[in-house]
Amino acid sequence: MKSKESYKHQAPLGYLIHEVARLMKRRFEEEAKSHGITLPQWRALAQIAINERITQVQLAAASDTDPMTMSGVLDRLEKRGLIDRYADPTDSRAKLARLTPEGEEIFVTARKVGLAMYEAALEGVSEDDRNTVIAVLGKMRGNLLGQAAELEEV
Amino acid sequence: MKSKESYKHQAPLGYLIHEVARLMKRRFEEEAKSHGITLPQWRALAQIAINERITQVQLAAASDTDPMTMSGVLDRLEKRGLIDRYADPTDSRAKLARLTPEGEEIFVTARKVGLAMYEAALEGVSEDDRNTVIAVLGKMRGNLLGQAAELEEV
DNA sequence: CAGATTTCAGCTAGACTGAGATAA
DNA sequence: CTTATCTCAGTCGAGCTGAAATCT
Repeated sequence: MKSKESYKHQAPLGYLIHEVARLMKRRFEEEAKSHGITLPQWRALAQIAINERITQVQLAAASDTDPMTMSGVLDRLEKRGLIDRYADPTDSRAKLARLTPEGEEIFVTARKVGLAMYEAALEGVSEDDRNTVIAVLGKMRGNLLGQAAELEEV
Repeated sequence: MKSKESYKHQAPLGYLIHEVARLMKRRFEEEAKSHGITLPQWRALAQIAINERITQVQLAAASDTDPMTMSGVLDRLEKRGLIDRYADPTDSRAKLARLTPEGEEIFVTARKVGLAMYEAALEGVSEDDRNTVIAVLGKMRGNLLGQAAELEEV
């Protein structure tokens, strides 16, 4: 608490992060909507595209949700013909998912839109500042994960 | 593409922001759950606490949602006795909301938890770096808002 | 046997749309 | 008359829980 300036920095960082995250989410949702899918569906699509052989349990973990919810998301993606589910040849309990050609097409578009949006959002920000932000957010993530782990140990 | 290291810096900022925002949201949700409320309810509670005379339309805008959704959120808050709705004396169409003593109590707790969480998340981050992050995120918010405005002009 | 994977059934809060009542 | 505020009704995707079937 050295100067009046410090007051301005007490809460706004939390709000800012949420607001920026929300704005980006909004932009993605608008884009997703024009393809007839939702944001969770888009995320699942991206995970499937990146990981060839991924089970629904792993997909759920990657999307920070639970297997039952992911099952519903995949149901809708499959119904729209964007993915294809098939039994894991090495474990017949598990099902794997892969993109259909149409799903692949939407994923490629999504990736372009996403990269363009990040670049536009970062317009006018220097390379050094970007790196600082990445470092700080990485540190914050570590702190938050560490705390979550502590809570579970109790 | 100079080294394998560069791969790590292509997209991560977007992911990082989402992940940090999500982790903070999770922590808040856990806390809110122990009070029997949800995160949107908590946000509405905070807005009501900060703004004495606020209509539901304004509340919806502040929480980045629509009036109908806010109506439902306030229904649940009122049913749990955390807020109190009454007609605006200067406009009998509008309803204003205010905290009950129990609502006030939860708000005070929420505020403490929130500040403690931000401080914990920022542990080990220098004052300079915090300021840089705040500046960059502010810039990003401006960029994103500017783009959204452009889209609406079409 | 225990443990993992998916799905069924049911519930809830939230997001959204359209329409209506009421008042500015 | 037009506009603003709230609410009713209905639909939807999502998150969650408990339970079951199937397989490792």
